[in-house]
Amino acid sequence: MPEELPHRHNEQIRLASILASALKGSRPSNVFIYGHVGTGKTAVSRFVLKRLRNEGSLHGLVFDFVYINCRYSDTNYRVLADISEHVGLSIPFTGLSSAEVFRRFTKAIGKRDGLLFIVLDEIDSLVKKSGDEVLYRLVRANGEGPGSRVAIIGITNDLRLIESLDARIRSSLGEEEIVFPPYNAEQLTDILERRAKVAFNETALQPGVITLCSALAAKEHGDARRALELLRIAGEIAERESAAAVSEDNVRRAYREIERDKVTEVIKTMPIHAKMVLLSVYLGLRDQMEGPTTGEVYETYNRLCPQVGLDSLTQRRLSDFINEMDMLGILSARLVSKGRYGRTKIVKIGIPERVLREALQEDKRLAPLIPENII
DNA sequence: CGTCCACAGGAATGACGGGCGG
DNA sequence: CCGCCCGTCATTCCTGTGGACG
Repeated sequence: MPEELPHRHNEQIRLASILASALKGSRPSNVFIYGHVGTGKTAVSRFVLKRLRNEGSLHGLVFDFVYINCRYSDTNYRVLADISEHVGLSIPFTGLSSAEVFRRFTKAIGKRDGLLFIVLDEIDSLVKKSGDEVLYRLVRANGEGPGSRVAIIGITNDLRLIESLDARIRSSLGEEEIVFPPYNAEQLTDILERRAKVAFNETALQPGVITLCSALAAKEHGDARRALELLRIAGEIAERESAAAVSEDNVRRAYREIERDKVTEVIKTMPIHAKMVLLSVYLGLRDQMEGPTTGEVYETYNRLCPQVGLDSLTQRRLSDFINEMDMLGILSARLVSKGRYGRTKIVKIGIPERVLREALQEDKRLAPLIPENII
C-alpha cells in the first residue's frame, strides 16, 4: 500500500475538512461518498480517518473507527453485530434480536469516551437487501445517553441510492456529500508508474505495458484497483514464463485470466440448483440463437433435476436465480413482450462458453449432463 | 381498442438450524 | 430444557403489464 493517494488530493481535503470539526470537540457531519468501484473511496476514507485518529491523540481526543463492508455484512443484524464487536462486545452470529444487539451497543458506547466513526462501505447492497432500518437506528444512536458519539460515513457505488432512503435518514446521513470522479487513463498511467517504480526492475516492463493496463481499466469506469491487478497478474504471467520483461500480450492474457477466475470462483460456490439453472440455459441456447425464455429454462430444468436425483424448485424461485446471476453478469436476462404471446425474459449466457463449461464440469454431480459437442 | 398471454416480481408464510436468557 | 427470535431458503398466492392479435 502506498503512502500517498495520487489524484485524490481534493477528495482528501474535502473529507478531512468535514471531519476536522471533531478536533474541536463537536460531532462532525455524517458524510455520503459516491463513486464507481476503484475510484479510491475506501482508500481515502481509511487514510483520512487514520490521520484524524493520530491527530486526535495528539490533542488528547479519542477517535476510533470501524470499517464495515456491507457487501459481506448485508443484513441489519450483521452490521450491528460487527459494530458491536468492534467496541468490545461479543455477539453471536445469530440468536439475538437485532433490537437487543442495538441496546447492548448503545449501552457499551455510552460508557466510552470520544467519537466513533462508522464507515459503511458499499452501503447500497445493504439497503437493497435489508432496507434502511439500521441506518435509521445508527443515525439516532447519538442523542441517547452521554459518553461517546458516532459519525457515519456511507460509501456507495450507486449514485441513485440516496433517493431510495427514508427522508429522515436522507437528511441526516447526507449532511455532506462527496463525489469521487473516475480516474482517466492519464491518471491511471501515473498511478501505475509510481507503483511500478517500487515493484518492478527498470527494464522489466516493455514500453506500452502500463499504457495498455490503464487503457483497459479506464474503459471500466476508471477502476484503479483493476489497473493495478492487471499489471500484477501480467507480471506474474511473465515470471511464470521466465520472460525478461512483461509484454503487452501478457497484459491481455492477464485480462482474460482475471475475468475467468472471477467467474469460475463465483459459479463454484453457487448452490446446485443455481448451477442446474445455468446448465438449463446453456442447453436451451443450443437450439435457438435467441436464447430460451424463463418458461423454457424451467422445462429443461425440470427434465434435468430427476436425472441427478434432485427435487426441482418452483418457477418463482428459479426466476430469482436468473435475476441473481443476471446481476453477477453470468447470465443476461432481457425482458421482452411478445404481445399476445405473453411477456417473458430471454436469457443468455453472459460469459465465454468455454469458461462456463469448465466451471460446470467442476461439479461432479452435473458433469454427466453436459453434452460433449459445442453449439 | 380491448383482450389476454406468459410470465415478472411483491407479500405472506413456513420449515429449518441455531443461539439467547432464564 | 423452554420459549423466543434470528437469517436463510423455499413455497404459495397474488397483482401487474407490454403489446400483438382479433
